[in-house]
Amino acid sequence: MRIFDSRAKEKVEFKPIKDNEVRIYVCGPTVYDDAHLGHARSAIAFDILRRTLKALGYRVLFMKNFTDIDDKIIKKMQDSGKSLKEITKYYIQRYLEDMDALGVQRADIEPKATENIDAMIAMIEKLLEKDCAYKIPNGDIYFDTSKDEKYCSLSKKCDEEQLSRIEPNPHKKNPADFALWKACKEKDYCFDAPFGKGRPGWHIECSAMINRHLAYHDMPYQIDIHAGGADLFFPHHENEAAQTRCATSQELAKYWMHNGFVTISGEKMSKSLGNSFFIKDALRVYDGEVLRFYLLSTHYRSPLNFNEEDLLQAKKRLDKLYRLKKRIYPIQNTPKANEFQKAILEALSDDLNISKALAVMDNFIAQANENLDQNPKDKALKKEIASNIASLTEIIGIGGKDPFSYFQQGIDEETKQKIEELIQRRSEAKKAKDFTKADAIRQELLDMGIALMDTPQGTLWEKI
RNA sequence: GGCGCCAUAGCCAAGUGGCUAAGGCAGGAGCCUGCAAAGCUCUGAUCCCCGGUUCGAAUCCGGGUGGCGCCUCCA
Repeated sequence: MRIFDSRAKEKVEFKPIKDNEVRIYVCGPTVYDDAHLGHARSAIAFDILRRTLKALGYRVLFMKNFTDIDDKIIKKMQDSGKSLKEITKYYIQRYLEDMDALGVQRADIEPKATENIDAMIAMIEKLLEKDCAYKIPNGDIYFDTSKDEKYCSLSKKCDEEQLSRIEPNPHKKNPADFALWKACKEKDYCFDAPFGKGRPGWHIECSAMINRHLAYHDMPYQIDIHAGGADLFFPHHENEAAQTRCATSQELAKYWMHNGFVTISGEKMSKSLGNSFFIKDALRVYDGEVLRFYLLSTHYRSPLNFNEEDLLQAKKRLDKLYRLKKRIYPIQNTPKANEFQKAILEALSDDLNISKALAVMDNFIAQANENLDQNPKDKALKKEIASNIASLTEIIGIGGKDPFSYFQQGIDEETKQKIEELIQRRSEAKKAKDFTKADAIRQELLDMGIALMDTPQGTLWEKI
């Protein structure tokens, strides 16, 4: 496995810290609003990383956090009159629903910031003790970046001119210093701590939770891979790395991975630009797996410009997989470590080269269709095809649904019955060689958005 | 202003020093079909521009042009 390490800025050979085990931490969402397509893309990208590593034989421990205490949540709390817990519980639930719909596997560990305040306090105390942090007059506690010799070794983005753009604070010792703890203010949401009532800054949670739930404590690195959106590279990840280094004398992660953005009309999707596209809204129109497939079909580090036409193109490609699955119905099988799986894994082993993997898939589909044309009743062949589809489901998370319902998404029972009836009538007309009538019925269905296909298995239909 | 990324056929998208530049969508031709659909086969680009390095570059270097991102909450 080769991955692009953001710190090295190049592809490097992946070697786990210990044996065959891989520990991965992905920065999860701040739960003050519904998740948008950017969250979806990040989640899917690292879901495939996880699945690939598993398929390659690694034991993977995967952790993704929920930031459930933060300025924006507090603002929402103040504006809505709801409790912090009510708000965060609601959005965590909705996030998980979205991820399920997108076929993103649940993390092994899903810690919440508010349930790990003690770990953060312990780490801050350690930093104070080591003189890597200091308190300013209003009670805030800052991390002293000058105490970390390796500050900026991750992002390499910290020359003085850049740091001069950071909002000046006369109490900070260095421009890049950042808040570990924010002293309690009026109408705030606070926790008790030995160094004063307050709440954690944003960066400390990841370091503290990794240290508690996921880290090796007897190795130079705490975890294997730390991943997240490209916007987190600096300052978030730089700061996390610095804290952990100072508090534990270990490096936080051996490898760092960052995914590219989803853009809309070429611009980054973000709340402040008002161009976010919520996953929930997309799911009202498109099947979750279609959305997943679309978002995963561009390499994870490239920007992906969201576009409905491209999404529909992607759907047509996925349709072909499900049509093949229809042809072998109802035969199923489990994944096999055959040439096909090997080729998929080989593609993904090159920094998740999904395009190459999908090209392997397309070739397989074409070959399988041809073989089925020649040997429509070959059960061993069908078993083999089923096994390959199962590999795709396991590694890429596609093709796992029932192929008939995949093509009938969003059609209610009543309509289904009507369709079946019309198909029946058309069959009778065909039998009577009344092709005019048969074609009229087919046209009627087409006007309803239903395409028919006469196959050896009978007349099948798909929603267009 | 600093740092960084990107530019490949109508569209999406791999490839990053060397046989005929993957794959998908759309288009065209054919096979199949009562006709279709689906499926299968065939079919398209010298890689933003200029200069350089090299026996050889889409691929490396320099300079342009265009687009984007980070440096502020952000996947």
